[in-house]
Amino acid sequence: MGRRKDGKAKTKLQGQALTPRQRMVGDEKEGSSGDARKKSTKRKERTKHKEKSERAEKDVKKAKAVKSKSVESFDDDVRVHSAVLDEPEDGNFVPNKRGKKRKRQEEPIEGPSTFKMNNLKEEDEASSGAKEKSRKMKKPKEEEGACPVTTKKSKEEKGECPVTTKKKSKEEKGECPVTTKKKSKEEKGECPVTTKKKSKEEIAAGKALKIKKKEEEEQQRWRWWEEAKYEDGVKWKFLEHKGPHFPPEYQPLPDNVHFYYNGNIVKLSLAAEEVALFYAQMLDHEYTTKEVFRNNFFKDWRKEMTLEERMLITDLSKCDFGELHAMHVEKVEARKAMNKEDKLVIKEANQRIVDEYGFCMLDNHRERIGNFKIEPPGLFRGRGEHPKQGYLKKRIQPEDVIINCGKGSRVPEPPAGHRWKEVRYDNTVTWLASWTENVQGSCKYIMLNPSSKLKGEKDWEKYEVARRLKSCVDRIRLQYQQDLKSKQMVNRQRAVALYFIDVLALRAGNEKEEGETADTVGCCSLRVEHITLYDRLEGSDCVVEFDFLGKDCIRYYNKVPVTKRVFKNLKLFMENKEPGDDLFDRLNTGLLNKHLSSLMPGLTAKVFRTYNASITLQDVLVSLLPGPSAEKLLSYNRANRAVAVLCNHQRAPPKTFDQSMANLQSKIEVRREQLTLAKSELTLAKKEVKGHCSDSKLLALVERKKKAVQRCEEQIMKMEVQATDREENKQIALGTSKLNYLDPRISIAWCKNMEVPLEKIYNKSQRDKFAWAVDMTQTDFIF
DNA sequence: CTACAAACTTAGCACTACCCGG
DNA sequence: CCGGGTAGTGCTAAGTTTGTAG
Repeated sequence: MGRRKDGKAKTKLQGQALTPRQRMVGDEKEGSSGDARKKSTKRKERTKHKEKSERAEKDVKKAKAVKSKSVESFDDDVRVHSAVLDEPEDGNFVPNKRGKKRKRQEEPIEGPSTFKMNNLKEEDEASSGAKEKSRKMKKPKEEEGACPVTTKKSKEEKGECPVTTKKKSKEEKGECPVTTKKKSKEEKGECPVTTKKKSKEEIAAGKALKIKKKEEEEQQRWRWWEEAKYEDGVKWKFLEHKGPHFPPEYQPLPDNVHFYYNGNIVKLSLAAEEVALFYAQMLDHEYTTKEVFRNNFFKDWRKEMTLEERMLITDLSKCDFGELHAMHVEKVEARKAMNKEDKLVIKEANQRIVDEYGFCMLDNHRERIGNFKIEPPGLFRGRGEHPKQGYLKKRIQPEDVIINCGKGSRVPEPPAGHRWKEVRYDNTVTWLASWTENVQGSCKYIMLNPSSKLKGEKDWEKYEVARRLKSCVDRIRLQYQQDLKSKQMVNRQRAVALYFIDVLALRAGNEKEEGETADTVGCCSLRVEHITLYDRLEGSDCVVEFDFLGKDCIRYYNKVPVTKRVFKNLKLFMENKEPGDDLFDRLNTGLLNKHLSSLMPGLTAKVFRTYNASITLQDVLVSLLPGPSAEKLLSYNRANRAVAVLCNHQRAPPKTFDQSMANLQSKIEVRREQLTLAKSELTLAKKEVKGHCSDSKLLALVERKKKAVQRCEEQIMKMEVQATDREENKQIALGTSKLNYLDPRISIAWCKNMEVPLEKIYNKSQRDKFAWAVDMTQTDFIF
């Protein structure tokens, strides 16, 4: 099963039908027919290619201004011509099929001479020059003033952390010292039912309790970042947990709910009935209108049927799930309409499950588990045009589950009457349980919550690697600029790919097995059909237009001016290729990452995203500096948004978006009318005053009218700002970058410097996740 | 090596809990 | 007090990278 991605005969990108969301629904129009898509069979109509250029380019504003990185400065002398850069080995340079990579010749050199903004990092890198394998990052700790520490197990006593000033942080993070009145607002989290009637004492007591709780929590917190790290691959020394929580068994339909086939009631077997219900529950969803989904569902459903059922039920369109669907809807309604007590009962029951299964003991500390529940069965919901959508995701039994825990810990009990597939004691991995999922055959894991040490440490390390990149990024950019002129095709392709990854923050782009997943690409897997070159476009030279579906079938659309050298290389790469051919036919992510790690230990393609995201945040925050307090947050959000745009983090506009936007507009309209009214009243009043000289009453009236006008204007202004803000955010998701790409220390330091309470930026779970950063970050932190 | 599998991060969507203005 | 609207959270799919077998 070659997982090659190969010549993709299919051409997806279609014309203007794009929804604003631009989630391209690949039009299935015949395109995919060819399974014979060896790169060799490239006879695709290249017209598609053409089509693309006509595409309306409304979309995403994506300013994405090409960052003015140093790289731009080179300009070429590209003498190129194909002839020159033939690969020695296979003489011709015509794009060969997914080139088997060849020896990537050595390169690293790079004198120590280069130096960058941050030369203090230099040493770091010099030492790394010795390409020692250890990609592990040693200890970020000393690197920036954070705690060098090494107190081995001294968890509880935060008291003596070597780093000065540390204790301060405690109350700082606890609650916002700055705003006093705001307080209750922020922490709705733990706000108990405050019947405003309560006496002052009670309120005060409640507050005190809250504070105490917080302090306690802080006290409990495992300050793992102050501890020494374990030796190489060891992730933990002790691990004990209760195993995963299983979803409830299937409850058969009540007797009064029927499934009909061809108009007749059919009593289904339990297994078939369960699957039928999965489908019935999705009837309101767009999925069930898709051919692929329906077919896949039907195929898998029939597998669950008894022989007779299978004989009888041969046509999905003759199935009537109406009553099942109605029952489901009713249940949902009922749940919504439940009274407070019942809801509370349910809530408590859930809480008990969390208490029992939601935590584990890891090296003497109680840690939250992320997903302690086994995924319930259902129909597979792949994103985009997923070829497997609708397949049955089977119910997982204990017999499918592997448990991982500490030697000498209490091994979790399997549910009564069951056994685990296996129990192992592997402390070089971080998962507590795993199973193989049947639709794609991949592993699923139960792992810890982001606030845990295991996740936090990794996260911290990630940002430290990105910071190391900062210190040698200039050198690396220089390097790939040079490589653009390389004699070897591979190197040129690698250089261009790297340029994209660096400048546009594209993902690496692994190859994918065809037919197994939706047709999406990243940098290395770009195909000719995904870009269009313009010698001149909209006032810029050498513009590349990108249009492809990336992760999660999110469309990436961007027009970017590139350097001449890159442009010429692209032309070269595209020569004699069909739209469905790989743009970088000699390159893959393995090759690319291998090269990167030789440039800097630990460097991989995705580090560029982290680095560019974080550095962008930092830069934008600086550039947006001051402003009144209310606007600080706005600035932060803008900076955050800039990153989200860079990383192409999109979201579907909320379903209610248009509606609520309209509401807002009409509100504005109302205000406008009020404003005109108020204005005319004002002029009227003024006239009166003129008539009767100075009547104090009239003067007061005028004043009042003035105020009214002013108020209206202010409110209109405010709403309009809100409207544009919302509009701008319509398709942009800020959360992903905040959670995964932005070094929290940048934000925390900013908060401290700006005197903005951290709560304004991070909610509770985010503060927990970034506890390490909250604790160690000083105002002078620089990424 | 290459191909595949395992392990772990990153991703958007659905739902729900809660807030706020009318 | 109600309902619209949104932030928070859970869920799990979809990526990347590393590890390993052949």
